[in-house]
Amino acid sequence: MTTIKEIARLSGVSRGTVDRVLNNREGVSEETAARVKAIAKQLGYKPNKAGMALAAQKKKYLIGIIVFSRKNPFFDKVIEGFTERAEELAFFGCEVTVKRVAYHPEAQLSAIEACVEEGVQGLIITPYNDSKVCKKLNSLIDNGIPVITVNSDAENVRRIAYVGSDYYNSGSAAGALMQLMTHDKVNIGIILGDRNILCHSQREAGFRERLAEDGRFNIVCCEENYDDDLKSFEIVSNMLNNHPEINGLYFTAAGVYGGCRAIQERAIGRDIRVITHDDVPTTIDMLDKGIITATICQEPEWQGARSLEIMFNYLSSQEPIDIRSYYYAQLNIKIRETK
Amino acid sequence: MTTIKEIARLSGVSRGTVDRVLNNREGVSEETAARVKAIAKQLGYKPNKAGMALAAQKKKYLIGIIVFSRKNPFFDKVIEGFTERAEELAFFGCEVTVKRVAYHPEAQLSAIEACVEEGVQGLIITPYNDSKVCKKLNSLIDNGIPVITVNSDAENVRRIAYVGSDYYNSGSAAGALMQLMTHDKVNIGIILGDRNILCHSQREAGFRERLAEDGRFNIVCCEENYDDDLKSFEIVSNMLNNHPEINGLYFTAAGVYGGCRAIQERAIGRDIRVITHDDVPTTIDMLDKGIITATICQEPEWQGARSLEIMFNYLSSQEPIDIRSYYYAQLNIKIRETK
DNA sequence: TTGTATGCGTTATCAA
DNA sequence: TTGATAACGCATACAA
Repeated sequence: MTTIKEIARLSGVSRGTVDRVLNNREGVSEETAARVKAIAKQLGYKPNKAGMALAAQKKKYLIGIIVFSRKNPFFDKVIEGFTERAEELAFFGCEVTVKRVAYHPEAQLSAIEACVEEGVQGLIITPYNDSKVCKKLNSLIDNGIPVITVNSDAENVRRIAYVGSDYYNSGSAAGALMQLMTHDKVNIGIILGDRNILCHSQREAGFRERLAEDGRFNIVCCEENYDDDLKSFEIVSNMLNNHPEINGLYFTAAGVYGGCRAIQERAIGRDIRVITHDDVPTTIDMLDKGIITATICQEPEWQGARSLEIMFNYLSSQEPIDIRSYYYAQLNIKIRETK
Repeated sequence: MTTIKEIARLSGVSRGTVDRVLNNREGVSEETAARVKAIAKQLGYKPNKAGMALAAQKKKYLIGIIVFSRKNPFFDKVIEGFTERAEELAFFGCEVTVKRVAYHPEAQLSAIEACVEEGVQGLIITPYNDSKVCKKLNSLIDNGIPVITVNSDAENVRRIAYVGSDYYNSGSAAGALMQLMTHDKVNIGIILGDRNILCHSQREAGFRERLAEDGRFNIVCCEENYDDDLKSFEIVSNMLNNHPEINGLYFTAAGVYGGCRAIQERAIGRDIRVITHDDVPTTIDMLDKGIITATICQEPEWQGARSLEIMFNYLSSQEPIDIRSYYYAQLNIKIRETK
């Protein structure tokens, strides 16, 4: 294994100089730098992570993450992936602070403020789509605190990257699945989360567009449940009562449990294909009970882990690294038998 | 952060002694050991990985993996996951040797022998189900070289763990998917890999059993392709010619590409549901072309990574750790829109 | 512009 | 049975 010491010996300079050259610090003559670089390259020098880690323990990078509260258990998994990766990065000097707040702009604003006061050097957030929040995020960015959006993106925020799923695609996949799992005429009800939330409407668009090409499908109604289970129960109950022809339901977002309870009670004996997203415990339960036909998952643990990884690399790399703007999660379809 | 140095200071002994106590080395008086242990526990001592890594670089653990050859690109992904994890573990002193051999007992036997000669301390293998191979593996185990089976298990081999998918379940999932994606009467053709390979026949059993409960399904034929694309082309061609009523095909194993080529050529205008396993490039291609309806994947990268991780933990842990006997991969369903 | 010295936490070796 | 010390590879403060 090639070490700095080795390179120093071969190029006839000290370890300090080699360090300066390899980490692009200043104060080295061009010729020395060139010689050292050449030798390092020739030997295929790779810095030893253990050594780096050990030396990096004095530094610390504090990274904050803000996602929505426990009322939405999807984020449990995001945080799980995040925390796991945080433990791995801990010995490179990575520290984290996790905030879970209500689905409300004010709550987010104060969480952001709290992160800043704790001194975070980078912020990962599932942003509430609100102009005050966006403005606040941009002001952080102006003050040198980079931002990564996770699971949900924000327009006009100059974040370095978005990590999450491609919502249009996932809606489209839901449509494709509905096609594969039905035959003849299908009458569909859509249960939206919130039309004002970009990702919910993107899923709806993907789903609709996919089915628009197919004459078998007729979308008979579309309602918002605002991610609330009680509201969802009510909406779906009404849908099923008012539209006895419905034999397909698509939930673009949360509130799945409430909706499924309505199906259990109001659709006895009816054969309805139900497609949802994610696999929170209540969804798994309804999959088990045969109420949900299939659910499309989006690697929540990966989203948490990957966003932290990107942020940490960004903060700890000396030279600018290239970062993509979008990191999309894989979509995994689950049915009762593969949950 | 609690360090050995800190514990040494507080318990009034040297770092060397603390190290001896915490790593269960001998040569420490009971009372000293007890005191040190108590203090370490009280402070919640966790060894620092960076420090361990740095000190562990002189040691080395050589771990071998033997899987099947490039003719089966599924194993590319297993090796990918394996290699990636190997890089992470490299700075804990983990070295690996990878062997890819033909689907043949003799080839496996000589690969095992080669590993032993290289001095591996642990072996990970996708075993060919053959008595000579099993005997050989057991003799390694008797000589203190632990074995983990990956992707495919071997009966009567005293391996410490199996990492792979639950084949009966995945066949059953394929059956469930076939149910969801069809209606009315369905006539099925099954393309097996090799009846003598346990996992292929397990998938078949899971699939059959699942559909047996459902009067809609009739399995009209079942042939072996021995994982060969040409043979597979021939079999499927004949199936489609001899059974114009077939409208569902299930591939339990490889040879998917050859079979799909036959579908392309011999089933023009017929509407056939095709369910396969894994997502090798040719399968993705056929998914794209609309020949394959859905494919059930089994986290090959995870299998490679996890098996190495278990083996490394086993080898490097001082005290015996508890290891489960079975580590099952998650099943992920993919359709064209989610590939 | 360059070199030297020191420390990060753990482990191993040698001396007591 | 214990203690002292060196070593792993890297980073950096300080000296030259």
